Amino acid sequence: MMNFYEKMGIVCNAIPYGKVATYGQIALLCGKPKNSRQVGYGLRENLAGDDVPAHRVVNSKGELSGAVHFEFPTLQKMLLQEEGVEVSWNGTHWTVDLKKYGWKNTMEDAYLLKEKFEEF
DNA sequence: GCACTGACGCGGG
DNA sequence: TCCCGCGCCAGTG
Repeated sequence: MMNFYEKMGIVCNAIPYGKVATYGQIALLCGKPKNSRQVGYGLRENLAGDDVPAHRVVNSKGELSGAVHFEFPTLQKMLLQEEGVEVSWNGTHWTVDLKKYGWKNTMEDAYLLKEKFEEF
């Protein structure tokens, strides 16, 4: 049986290039809707692997709340812009437009994730 | 076991 | 719509 953080790694790697997902969304896909905080913890401690695209994870408002945990504060912003995602300053946080860049889960995504989870 | 913490989310005012 | 308070729960000491 896979633990929460292993699933988290798979879910994060499923976020499409140029899109972003929220902590809650990831927690939901891992089967633990209320563990959004653990998603942040997992990414911070690299519990989901060193190669996960952590920069594509933002909070429910589209803010780059994890930016301070990167090598330098604007790294997350830069990585997103590299992928064509618009990042703007709202007065307190760097933010992305979830309407435009939010990951809309498709049935194919859900099916793929389900298969991945069951490989263990 | 207890208290506290926090890359979060939500509902009420 | 913005803000604030509270709920959440794995980790940590």
